[in-house]
Amino acid sequence: MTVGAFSEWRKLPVSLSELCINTTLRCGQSFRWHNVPDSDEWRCVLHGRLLSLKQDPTHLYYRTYLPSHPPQNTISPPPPPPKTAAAIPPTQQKASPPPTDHISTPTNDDDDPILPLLTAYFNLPANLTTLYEGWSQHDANFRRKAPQFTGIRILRQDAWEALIAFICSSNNNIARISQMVEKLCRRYGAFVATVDGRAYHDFPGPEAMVGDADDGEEGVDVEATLRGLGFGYRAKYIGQTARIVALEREEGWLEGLRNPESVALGYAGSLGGEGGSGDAGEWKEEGREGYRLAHAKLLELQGVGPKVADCVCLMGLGWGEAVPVDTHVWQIAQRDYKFGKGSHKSLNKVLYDAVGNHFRRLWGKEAGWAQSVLFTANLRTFSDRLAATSSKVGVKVEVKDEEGGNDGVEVKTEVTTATAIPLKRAASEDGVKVKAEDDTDTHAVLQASQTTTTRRMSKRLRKR
DNA sequence: CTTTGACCTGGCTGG
DNA sequence: ACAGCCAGGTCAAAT
Repeated sequence: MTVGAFSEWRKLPVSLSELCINTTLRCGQSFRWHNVPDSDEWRCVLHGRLLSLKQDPTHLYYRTYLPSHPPQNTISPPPPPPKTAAAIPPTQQKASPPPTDHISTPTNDDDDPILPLLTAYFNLPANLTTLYEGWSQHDANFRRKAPQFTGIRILRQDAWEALIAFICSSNNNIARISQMVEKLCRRYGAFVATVDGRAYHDFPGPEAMVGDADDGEEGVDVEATLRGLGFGYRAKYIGQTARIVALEREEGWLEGLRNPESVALGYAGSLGGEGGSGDAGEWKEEGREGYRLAHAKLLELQGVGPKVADCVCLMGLGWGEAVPVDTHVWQIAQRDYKFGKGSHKSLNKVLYDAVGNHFRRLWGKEAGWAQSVLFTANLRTFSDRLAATSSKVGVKVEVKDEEGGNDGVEVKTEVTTATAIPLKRAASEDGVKVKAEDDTDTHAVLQASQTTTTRRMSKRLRKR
């Protein structure tokens, strides 16, 4: 078996407050990035290339995998042998950035096609620090939470990939969504490379998921195949949506719904802007025309409701004002922004729009970006950062009792162990990264922000 | 129109 | 260890 090799690392100056990949890549935007075990390296196939990323406080490091032979465009190769030899020398696998003499800074973009790709994917021209400042200025709740969740950017993902991934996300958890997307790529996506015993595939286009009724081969029915892969009822939605997009819509239909200020590749965005190439329309509280139109068109697809449509608008089509209102954002709206106190308790269409409008009014044109910060803060996987903070300051956390029966009764709970437990467990589970010394608080918080382990937390600590 | 259920599956949680 | 709950919703039928 022939193997390729990674290019040398290149680096790009980026601070952790402008981009934190360890948060951004696992906060439920993309479900495809793979954290190489026992390292801080992340890998994913983007536009047919296997990319590898890591980061330190001053730079983003990146490299690409170069196969020894051009990748075949065949579908679903035989599964790789369980333990293929590592394609890179083990000495290169450690966590911290490699020695400086192996890193080059690209001098011109011509010999480095990856840089523009990353610039677009991470929306790098947008100045996140400035955006955070703006949101903090207008919103005390954001100001309180954001310091523990810096560097969270909206990714500019492929719109089709975002569409399928978020159809998978309905009534589902992030761990399983990631598994499903991986299975989808393995079954329908082009094989790119096998590295360290793991096969990497590109995300398949809609035409690859249409199925072929003509040849009587078994497994050609997309819905049946996906059900076999554990997709549940989403299998039908994906099959139908792929068929609609591939057969009933003209070529480039989905891309055509994109924010014209956010061109597909090569950045021309308004966000930090070297001047947009198109006019995205007049700003309104309910969002610009183009966004409303894109949202409406997406709703015509199967398995796409308002929330999924907003995810695609925000992360796949460059509409920064799209605010997906899911259970988390609804919780946030109720808990921190006084929504749902009156007669209505459930999230209907009117309330869905009202929540979005409220956040657009509060946060402005990139409300969806701000939403993702608070959304992340509300995820179980990350909530210990808030627990650590509150106990550090020595506050008592008020917990509203949501269990049945005693409506309106507030139970006050003192959190006494927040700092000790989560961070100590981080140390033991990660082994390498965190030493259980008497870290200063800021040090501890930084490490918490860098750990990749998912920890469990008592229900008591979770609520807030 | 708004309001309910049903819907697949497996990770996560608590007793 | 092991049920039962729940997870970044959506659809369709019924009220």
